[in-house]
Amino acid sequence: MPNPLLLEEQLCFPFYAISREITKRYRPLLEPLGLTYPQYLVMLVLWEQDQQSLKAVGERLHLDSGTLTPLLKKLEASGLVKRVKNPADERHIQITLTADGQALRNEAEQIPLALKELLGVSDEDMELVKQTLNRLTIKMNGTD
Amino acid sequence: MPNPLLLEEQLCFPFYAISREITKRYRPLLEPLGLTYPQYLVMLVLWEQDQQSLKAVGERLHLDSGTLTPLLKKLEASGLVKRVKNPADERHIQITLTADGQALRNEAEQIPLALKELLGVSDEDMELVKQTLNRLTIKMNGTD
DNA sequence: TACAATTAGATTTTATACAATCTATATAAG
DNA sequence: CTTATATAGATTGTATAAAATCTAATTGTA
Repeated sequence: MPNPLLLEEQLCFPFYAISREITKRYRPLLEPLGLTYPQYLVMLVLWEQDQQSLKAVGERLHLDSGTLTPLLKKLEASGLVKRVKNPADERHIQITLTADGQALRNEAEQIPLALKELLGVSDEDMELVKQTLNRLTIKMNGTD
Repeated sequence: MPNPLLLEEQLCFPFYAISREITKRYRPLLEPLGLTYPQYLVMLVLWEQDQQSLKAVGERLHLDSGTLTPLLKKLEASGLVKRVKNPADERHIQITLTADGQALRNEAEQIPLALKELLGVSDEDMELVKQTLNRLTIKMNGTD
């Protein structure tokens, strides 16, 4: 058994490094839209389904209110979303897309393809990685 | 072609989510050592090879001085490393392990196994993921 | 030797992450 | 109806990330 503390032996490190690398490559694509990467993820969730509670968005992205509250306020300040209390249960905040937020979707539509080019990863590799990660996610969630 | 903006279609998201999930699972293991996850990575690099410049550590972890300087100062405040200027070239800072820093290695040695248990991922999956990610990293670096 | 260009770190600024705590609201039990 | 409990967000504090800028030190070159 080789030294278990070697950086290259750690499962963790590639995820950490690649995740930051991907975020970095998104930056120039997202900057013209005025979005950061986590903000883009929130918009993806809202473009799929408008009018969701903060909690619902957080569950989708595995982010808590401490992260989402300031992030959503920034999106609100950018005029992309509105935050309104649900009259039925005032503890819930409904996040809604503004007209600008909805319109931004058209510009965003080119991002996935542009990123794929930037990463230079083939469709087969993309598929392999996706499947491997899904498999891992399922395994990991099983031990929650 | 399905909607390219679906969260589940993005290659990026699993990396982002799993990376944070792994960091979260490290936390209870690293807390007894008084380390955060990025601090642990720095220590791994130094345990492999003591006495490195900030730049060398940064290259290994893909982190720049803006991230490493405060992080190393924290490790220095914890008494695990020393930061001394290289007399040969005063622009270089040598990062050196203290006796405490070296001693901590013994306690850290159990971490990788403990994490593997926590993640509940089989050796085969671990190997598959590692290979897939290495493959992806190589491809991605090719387009730098 | 001057002096422009590099280089290594530090600093500043902006933006996450997330644990811990707080607040307001809603719900359930008696 | 009231109190205990639970829940959704907000807030606070600590710790990364990374771009942009700054400073000090070094190096190449005329």
